[in-house]
Amino acid sequence: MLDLKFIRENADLVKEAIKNKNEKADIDRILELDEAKRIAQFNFDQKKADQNRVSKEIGLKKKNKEDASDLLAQMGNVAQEIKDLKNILTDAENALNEAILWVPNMPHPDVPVGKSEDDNQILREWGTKREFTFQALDHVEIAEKNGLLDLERGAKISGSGFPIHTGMGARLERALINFMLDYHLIHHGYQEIMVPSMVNPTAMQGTGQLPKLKDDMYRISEDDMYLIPTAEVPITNFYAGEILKNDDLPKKFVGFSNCFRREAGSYGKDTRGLQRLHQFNKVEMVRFVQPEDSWQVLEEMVNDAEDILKALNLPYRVLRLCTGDTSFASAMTYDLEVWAPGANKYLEVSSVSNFVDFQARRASIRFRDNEGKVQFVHTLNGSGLATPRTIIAILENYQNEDGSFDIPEALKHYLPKI
RNA sequence: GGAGAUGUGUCCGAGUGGUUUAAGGAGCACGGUUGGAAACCGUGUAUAGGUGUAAGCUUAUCUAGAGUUCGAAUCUCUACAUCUCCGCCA
Repeated sequence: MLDLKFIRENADLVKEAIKNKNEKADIDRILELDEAKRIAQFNFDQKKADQNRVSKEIGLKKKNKEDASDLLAQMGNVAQEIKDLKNILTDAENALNEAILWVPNMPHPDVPVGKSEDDNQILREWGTKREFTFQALDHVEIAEKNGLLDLERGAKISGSGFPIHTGMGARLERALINFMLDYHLIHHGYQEIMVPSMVNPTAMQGTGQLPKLKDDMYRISEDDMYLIPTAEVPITNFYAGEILKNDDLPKKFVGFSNCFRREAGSYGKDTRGLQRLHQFNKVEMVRFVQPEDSWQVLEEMVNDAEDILKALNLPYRVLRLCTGDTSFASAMTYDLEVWAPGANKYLEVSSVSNFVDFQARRASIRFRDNEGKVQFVHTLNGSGLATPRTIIAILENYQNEDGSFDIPEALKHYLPKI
């Protein structure tokens, strides 16, 4: 979330950011709630200070065996008054806290203003798109010929969007996950972490999924828990509510998890094969850094994600998302899109974002700097990578005329001959 | 799932209703001492809100929430977490 003081002093800037991000938060209402809360706070504080003072006197008199009945009588209604003022204050706080949770992060000035994905900036492209001497198949056809997927039985057991990987398909999925994790550990110096797939509402609020994305997530109502849409949630919340030492930073974690998304509102879009799923696998990088380092680290993380595609020799491009496409909590996001010749389009396989102090404020992740001052950390995360579309790209780019496909050199070690 | 115990600051730990404004210790930081260090001595050592140019004043927070009371770390209730035992189980 944003600093209330910042909102107070820069209301117009914040309003513009909300508009550019296609969000709807009402800043004027927040300013009113803020004002009301401060008045309520003042009233409560004053009455409570009175009470504390007189109570102390009563204590003193009783200790000295003096009569305190006049003071006690004087305090007759104060307790009830304080209770009422406290209720007013609590209501004001709750209203303000609830409202501010809907305010998105400010986009960085370098983020292009734009409405939709059409306004995203293409920054660079890597690799050469393969020229096919035959009709390139799409991944569903290749998977079918090689027995890699059983989407029908997945739909039977769970529903559409819950794929079953069979035989070499399952091995390839597992190999890819291990390859990506190892690559980040060995070449990029991350620390591996394995986290729960279900989290409580506080964690979801900490990273910014709640309240806005409530309908996009699977909720276990009996236990009031959510299935994670990304490992970002449990990993970033690892330090929630803590004050880290300066020496603890920076932290770099990489973890694999299942990801669960209801994809509400996108039914019928990109439904073929593995393009858009309710459950998929993803390797996620998360960093906790000092504020002055976060923009450089963002570039580093994009490179970390790119290295995976380079190692797999898959053509891709890098986009900087425009304001309208940049997510609620992010200040700047780069997307990596891999080339899928069978589908004849680019597919998003990674999203790398700098949240600056937005998540750190929500989740209260702070550190004590060199001067002993407590500051919010900056958090960043990026996919490194999501497996389904990477699998699509591998199958389509490495396919042969007879319908078989080759294994990328980098994965061979992970797929011993059986 | 059942029974019991426990939850205090960075850590250990005292605190069963009122100068607790959380003792004491350790750690850490700074200063003194020293050729340098250890030991020793001194000082400091939470977070958030309100107010103020500032010093300061003030409010909240002893796992969380609710209650009793003029007054709660302390009493009551609920939730959560940890530990022990029993049951079940990969």
